[in-house]
Amino acid sequence: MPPVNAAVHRRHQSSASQLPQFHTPTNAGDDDDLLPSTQTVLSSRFSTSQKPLTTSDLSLHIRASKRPKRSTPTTTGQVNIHCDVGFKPNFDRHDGAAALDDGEVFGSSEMDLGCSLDLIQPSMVGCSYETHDANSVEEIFDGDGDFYGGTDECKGSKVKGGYLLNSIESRLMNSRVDCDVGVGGSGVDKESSDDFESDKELDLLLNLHSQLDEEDRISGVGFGTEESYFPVDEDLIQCPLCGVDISDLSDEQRLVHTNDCIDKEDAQAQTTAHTPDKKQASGPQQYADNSRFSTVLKWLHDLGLSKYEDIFVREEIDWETLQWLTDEDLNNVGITALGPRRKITRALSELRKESSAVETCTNTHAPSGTGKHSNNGSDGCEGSTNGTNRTPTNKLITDYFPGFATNKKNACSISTGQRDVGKKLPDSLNKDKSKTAKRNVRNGKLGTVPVWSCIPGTPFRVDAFQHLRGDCSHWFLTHFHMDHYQGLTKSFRHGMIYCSPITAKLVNMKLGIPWERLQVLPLNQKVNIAGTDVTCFDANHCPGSIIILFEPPSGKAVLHTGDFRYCEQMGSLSVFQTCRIHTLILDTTYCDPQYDFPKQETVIQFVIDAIQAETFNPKTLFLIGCYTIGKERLFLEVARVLRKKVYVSSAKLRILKCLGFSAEDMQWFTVNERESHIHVVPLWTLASFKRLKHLSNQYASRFSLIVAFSPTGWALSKGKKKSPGRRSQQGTIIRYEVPYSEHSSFSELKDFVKLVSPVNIIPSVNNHGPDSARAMISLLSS
DNA sequence: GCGATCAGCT
DNA sequence: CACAGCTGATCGC
Repeated sequence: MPPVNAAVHRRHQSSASQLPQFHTPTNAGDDDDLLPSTQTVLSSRFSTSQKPLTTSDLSLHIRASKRPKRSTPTTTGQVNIHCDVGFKPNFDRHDGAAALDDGEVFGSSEMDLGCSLDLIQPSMVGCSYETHDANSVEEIFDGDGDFYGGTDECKGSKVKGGYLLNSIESRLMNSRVDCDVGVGGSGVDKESSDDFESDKELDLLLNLHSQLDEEDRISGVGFGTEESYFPVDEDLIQCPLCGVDISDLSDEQRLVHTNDCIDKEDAQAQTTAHTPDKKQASGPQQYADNSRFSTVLKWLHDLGLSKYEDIFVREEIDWETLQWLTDEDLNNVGITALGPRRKITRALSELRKESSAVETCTNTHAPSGTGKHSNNGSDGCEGSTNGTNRTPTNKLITDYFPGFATNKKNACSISTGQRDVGKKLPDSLNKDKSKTAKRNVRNGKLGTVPVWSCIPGTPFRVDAFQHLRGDCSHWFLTHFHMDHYQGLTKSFRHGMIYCSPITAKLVNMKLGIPWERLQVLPLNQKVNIAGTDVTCFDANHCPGSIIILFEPPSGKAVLHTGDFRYCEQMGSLSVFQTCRIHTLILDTTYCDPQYDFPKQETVIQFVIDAIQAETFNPKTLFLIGCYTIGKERLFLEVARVLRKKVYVSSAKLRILKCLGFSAEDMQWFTVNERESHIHVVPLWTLASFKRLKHLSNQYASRFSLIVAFSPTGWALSKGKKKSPGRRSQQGTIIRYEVPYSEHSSFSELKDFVKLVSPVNIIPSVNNHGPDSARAMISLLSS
């Protein structure tokens, strides 16, 4: 192992001939910490097409423990910092800080920057090193020594699996999921209030589609040709099922036509399928928006409750909305008499039983190029109901992202006094959309259940604790981040919570949810829950985060990514080879080409380099931001590679103990701040220079310089210079916003979608700008 | 007093 | 803008 300060020694030498030599990777799985070339940096770090290291070998390595073969250089010599994707070290400053130039746009062709560290002027060397009150940091961080105010003790964990401890690659490789491809229909597409509808995103998705189709398709499963999605002749509109030209028909007539075709196909399919009559199972078809209440009214009539028709129409309770009504909802909309309410809820209960057995195909396709879209209610119209032989259709981007541009109410929504929640508004009325959405989310009990939290064909909800309802008793939590568990409290009485072992531990520890309510799901192992096969995979997001595959009896598999960062090892999952994913509920946080940030390894290397460049100055305090959980890989790798402990608060340590790190990893954390000049702090601490200044004052006697790293994917967001390692400085405080992301980049999203080849995608995040005119036209025209 | 929720803020 | 929070105010029990 190298001496602790090997890096410092190296910096004062200069000899290209003494460049440290690394072993050439011998297999595809062993080159993950190579410094990738420009061409490969945005592909897999496990790619076998890595360019061999040439001139700019860095004398550090990532994941040393995983890579015993690589000789850790202890030699001295010129150290060229190879900064991929445009990290351009610029060490010619004279204030003791390792400045990093903004100027390099990542993705440029010249990546080997080869900057000699000899340029560094160790102006701070020789500064006295004074100790400081050990408690001050913790006091500053949260006032009581708790990182986030948590006080409960972690009971200790032997939990294995997940982020970091078991590397995702090994676990993914070991996946033994056996995924059965079933048959049948599923009512999938329910529109969310969080629709996905900006022009920009549309373009992205169009591009994404184009790109997908340019690539070799995997035996055609799940995809048609590009033409099938985007007909060359936009004026020619064909029925996606029978191929008849329906250009001259009105939108409504087209719907009727395609639905008729669907019915015919259904009738044929039912002669062979084991499924019962789909139409009966999930209710009559909706033929057009303006008649969508007719089935509900007929249903009411059959129940002898015609006198409530007005209420159902007024509250816009269509057939799908109906399925989700509770007794409370009925009361809210004005059906106050107990008898009728009971009659309705009983009938609904029967309906749900039938629906859970088989979902229906109600989708119809409006033509593209007309600016109008039909109800986009479901998924199954791409072909026959057996799910393998899909008829090429004029598939719309809106078909691919069902919530994209329809005006159909969210099937999961209910009609209450807040039924306008989430409805599409014209741009001019929609300026405050994000805030409105946030409010709605918080007002979960009455608000709309977002489509991304509903798993079609199952009675499951994912990350939907803000929308707790009596009609669901299976609640999945993908990971322990507040925006996903919000609404979950000790008083949770809505059934069972399913999550990973790490998440379960945190939920129990931090939220006080009793273990009786927690069902721990193993990774890479299929379990059956309420008739649906469920398999979890590491999401490579934060510790304990999972991607969940649902295989309902209908046969239409749903993959919910939660929050995830795609890495190519996910491609090794046998499940993606064997199981056809029908619906992909996708983390679209960075679904925009501007977010093409580098691999985590690259950013980690950047931080390591920057810290190393400054280690000559003992009066430098390094701060690394993190969340309650998340970003651990960054500071752990920094500690491991630099062989320096990092300081964490005691509360943070309690959390870290829950995350399944090995003892070897845990040794790099210390709660004694005197032991370290690299401190892990909450991310928001770094958000304002005011806070940093306060910190700086507290440490004035011990540190003369603060270098903070704020790891966030938004470091590359719109309006900011496209420069990884964005640097800002106030006095002796330097802050780098580094594009360390635990969400997938745009290109990774593309890769993932290509891999999964789903029939439908439901975005779980809509964080882009105001609704586009195009989407508005679609919304308002039907 | 406490938990839950929400607005405002970063 | 907002990843994923924090802080303080308010409300009901």
